[in-house]
Amino acid sequence: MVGGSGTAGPKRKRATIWEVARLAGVSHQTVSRYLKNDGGMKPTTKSKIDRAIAELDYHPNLIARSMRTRRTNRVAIVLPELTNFVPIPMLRGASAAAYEEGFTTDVIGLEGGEGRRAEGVLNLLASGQAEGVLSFTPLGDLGARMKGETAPVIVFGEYDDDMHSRGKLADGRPAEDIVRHLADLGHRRFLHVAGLRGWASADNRRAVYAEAVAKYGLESYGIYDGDWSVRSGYQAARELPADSGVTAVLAANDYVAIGVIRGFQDRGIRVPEDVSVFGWDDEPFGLYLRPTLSTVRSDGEALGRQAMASLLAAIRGERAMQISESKLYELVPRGSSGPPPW
Amino acid sequence: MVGGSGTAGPKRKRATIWEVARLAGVSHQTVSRYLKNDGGMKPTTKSKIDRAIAELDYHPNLIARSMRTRRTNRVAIVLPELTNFVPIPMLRGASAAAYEEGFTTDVIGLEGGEGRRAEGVLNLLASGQAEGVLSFTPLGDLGARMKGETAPVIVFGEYDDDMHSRGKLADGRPAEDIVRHLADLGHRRFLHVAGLRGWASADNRRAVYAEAVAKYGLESYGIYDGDWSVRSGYQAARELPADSGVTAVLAANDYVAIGVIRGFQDRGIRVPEDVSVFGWDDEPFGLYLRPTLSTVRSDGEALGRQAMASLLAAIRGERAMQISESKLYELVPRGSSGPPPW
DNA sequence: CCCTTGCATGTGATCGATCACTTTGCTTCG
DNA sequence: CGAAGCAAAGTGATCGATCACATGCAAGGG
Repeated sequence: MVGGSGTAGPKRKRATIWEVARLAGVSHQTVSRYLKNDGGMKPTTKSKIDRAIAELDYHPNLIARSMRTRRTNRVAIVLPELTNFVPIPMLRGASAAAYEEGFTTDVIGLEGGEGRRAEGVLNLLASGQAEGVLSFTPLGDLGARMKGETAPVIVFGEYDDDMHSRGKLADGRPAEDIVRHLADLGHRRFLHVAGLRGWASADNRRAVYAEAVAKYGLESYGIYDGDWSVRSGYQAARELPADSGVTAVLAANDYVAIGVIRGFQDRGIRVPEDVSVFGWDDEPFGLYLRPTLSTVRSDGEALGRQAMASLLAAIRGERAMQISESKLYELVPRGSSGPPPW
Repeated sequence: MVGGSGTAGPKRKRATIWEVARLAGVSHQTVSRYLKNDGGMKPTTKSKIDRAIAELDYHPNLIARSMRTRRTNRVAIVLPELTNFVPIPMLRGASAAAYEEGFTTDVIGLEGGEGRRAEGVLNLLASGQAEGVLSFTPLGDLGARMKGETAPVIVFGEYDDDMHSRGKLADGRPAEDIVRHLADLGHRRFLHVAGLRGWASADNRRAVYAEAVAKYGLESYGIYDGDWSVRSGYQAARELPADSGVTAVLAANDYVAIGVIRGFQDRGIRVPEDVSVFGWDDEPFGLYLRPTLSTVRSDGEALGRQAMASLLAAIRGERAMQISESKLYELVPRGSSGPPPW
């Protein structure tokens, strides 16, 4: 399992700024300036340092730099504990955004319950390792326990005081689009199989769903308290009374939708002929199921980038730029939805 | 989107070891000893320091410590660029194992192609930020470019010189179990839809598949060069000649299997009546598809732990303990496989 | 011709810990 | 009683960078 390890040499000690300076015939401070690219340096000096750095294969010691500057250029990303809910594209977007700004990311919180996770975050901040935290999972009472910390913490999907300006519950918005779309097809009575309570995205979708049903004068049979899992979708479908009158189901994500569809099928209820089902996330397999899965495509990478951008802005004490919301989501109706049976 | 940020106070400066020492009435070195838990300290001294630390809310500055000890207690985990192939349970296992040994993990490489990824890894090592690298994706020519580095790099699924002792191609082994299982049911002619070349796990499964077919005196129609995606499975099934004689397909993973099944279904070929299909990974949705998906359950978390354990051992210059292989995989035949049509 | 001005560069202090070595203080035993 | 022996605690150097400030040197003004 071990791949290549350095086979070379006598454990050459890493060169320091002093050695570069000596070889280039300048002072350490001049080398430091060179590294910071201060501008204002005689070209001859510059090239001497250039050569010395190349010859010694010098790389700045980032630890030492951090120590002096008191900046670590590291942010922590907190992921949820449960297997299936890790939003990889978001993670990738967030990570890339951080990387582009010269930050490295520390992914933590994959272990332990919510309490321990909060503990870990606190430690990370307290020990000065991270300049900020981006969490993709609820942190519980962390807020209350951070009295002393000044580093920003952002929980994905939760909003700051500025929320009005960008639309509250933004990442639940497409729930309204789904409801409207289904209502246009003739559906009147809905069910929502929600994600785990406490998750901003679940709570947002839940809220927007309820809002939308009211807004368009429709009926909601209810909201099933799911947990993002395939199983919870299956159970919701199995437990729905035969006389519920529901003809359209909004599932919290594509996995839940799979469960819902299978649950109906096992009861002899056809999808989409008898009931329409919408998923969320446009997982790549949705196109290959029978029926193909109606869903919401979200630009997870962009969402991740945006979340990280907010965090980095907060770290710098600035305000984050907003990406136009309209580009982030797109309704993708496919085979699992259609007109109601009548 | 911004959650709580510290609302408290005048940006209280973090306490140092000196302040603790002064408050406790001892020297800084004594406090350092306390932190290292050297043993051998008068209980009275200990409790004085205890109190001082609590009062000042002191947390050691890990950067400063790293600088002096020249140990960062950080390892890098390199993830693949493509969306679907991130082995979350492995990531979790690896991360947890690192955490338990006092290491933090730096997740990188989510951006850029293979070249840039290798670049990133090199930077990380060169700047002294990471003590080792665990990659879940091939690193290409990285090995050649690490001439000077002494930090260990482990690529998941690739083996060191010690491979004989634990069974070469270990993580492809279950492919043989699948073949044997299907042969016992009466199948004689197989197809393997492989994962992306270059990936150790894909290559291992490929090799073990070929070996097994030969070993049991069976026939392989061939190996389809897939890329882990649902689509590649679909294409493989669509492109299979009607007279291929294949009655059993081994897919590289569950997603590929979904594609294969749908591909057959779209041609009017029934699964499992006409063709048996096996997936790999036991994704949670497999139980809810029609037909339910035959697959291989692997203990991803344990695999991740083991990989990280190897890395940590390498960092310490030790040899890693091996987990018994038998516990890591389990064949799970379900609805998508059965006897051949005759 | 001297002094100001500004750019390029050098000197020494500093970040917060640990390391290597020294000192203090108490036991113990010949 | 004195010195060895040992545990506990202290002193100063050090890791590798940046920061704050000082200095050298050439150009320009009075």
